[in-house]
Amino acid sequence: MHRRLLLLGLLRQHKMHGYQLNEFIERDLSFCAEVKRPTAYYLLEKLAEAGYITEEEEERRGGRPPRRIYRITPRGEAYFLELLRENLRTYRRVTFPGDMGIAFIDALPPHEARELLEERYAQMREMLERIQQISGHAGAPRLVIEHHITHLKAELNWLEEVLASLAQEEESAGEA
Amino acid sequence: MHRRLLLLGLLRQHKMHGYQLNEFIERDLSFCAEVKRPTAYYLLEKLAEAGYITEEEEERRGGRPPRRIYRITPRGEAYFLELLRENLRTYRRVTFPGDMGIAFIDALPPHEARELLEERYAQMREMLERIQQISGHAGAPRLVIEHHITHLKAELNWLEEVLASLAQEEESAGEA
DNA sequence: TTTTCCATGTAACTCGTTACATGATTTC
DNA sequence: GAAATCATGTAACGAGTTACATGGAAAA
Repeated sequence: MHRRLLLLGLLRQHKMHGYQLNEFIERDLSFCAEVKRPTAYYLLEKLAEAGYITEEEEERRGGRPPRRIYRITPRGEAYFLELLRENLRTYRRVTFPGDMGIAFIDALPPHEARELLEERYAQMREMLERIQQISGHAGAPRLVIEHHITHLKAELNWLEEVLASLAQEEESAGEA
Repeated sequence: MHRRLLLLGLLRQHKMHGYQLNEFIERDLSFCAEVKRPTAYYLLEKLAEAGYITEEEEERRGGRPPRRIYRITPRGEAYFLELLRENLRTYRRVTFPGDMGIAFIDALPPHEARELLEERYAQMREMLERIQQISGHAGAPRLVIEHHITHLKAELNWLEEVLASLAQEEESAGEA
């Protein structure tokens, strides 16, 4: 449902065609939204069938496929608000696939585990920097960026503690 | 892949049948792992086909279906380590469906948005408390619990800021 | 001249979930 | 006597992704 919410929310701001919509999502929202192109086209079709948006063909010069311009309808606006309320109201639990590795971390010698997690750590830092750079960027909603920054900082903190405890294990193993 | 990692990781510790495996996951790991029963059965079948685990039927008194006891094989052990290394090494980005609502929060009057988010906030607190209570619990891996606690606290902090900024908007709207 | 951009769409597939089905045994 | 427990399995569905297909126009 959050993908529909996204599409409706964007169409509420401007009429757009699918390609445009997808470009915007990829360029400006890829850090927080996952909607692949075929999915977007598919959902637009569904939303149009349901009467939440209208589809208007705009002929293009050259043999190009005509653009299909989508606009939100009053019913779509109502639906958008419904989805929005539902989304704001409910907390959806996150699961971290990366936790499975942590759960079985003892299966590896501490120094190897540390090396591997160090790689993960570097990727997380990179991600944090990339997100911090979006900050000025128009289009990307400020609160969401801040959310991701908060989140990533917490993740980094936690991983640092894990790494520290691994380092300690290594030490005490070295003594023995 | 992280589901396979989980199953192999558990079978590495004890031989088990599917029902037992599923019970353990639901009871002790539901806070961090999502594997539904049919999925578990399905994956066990696949892992057995691939030779990573062996299947042994144990007849049961009464008309009950025989238990299928699974044990990890040496190849399975190697595969487990492969998956484990891969899992530890790579950071997988998280997306929050709840961010979509935040992105369009201005579509609602601040007081309504605040009320809705207040509900979300309550659910998050509940979740945090539930996880803090697992802490003593055997079976659930300590680091993963701590991860979730860290995560949830960061989420709560961030939401508190959002709520505060909404409260401010309400105030300045009240003045006008 | 080759690559990239525009703009759509479809088909096949993966992964996972829900819902349904079975059947004896123990517990309330 | 009804309900929960044990223990499996299958079928249908849903959501989303990847990969494939088209075809001219503009840019390199």
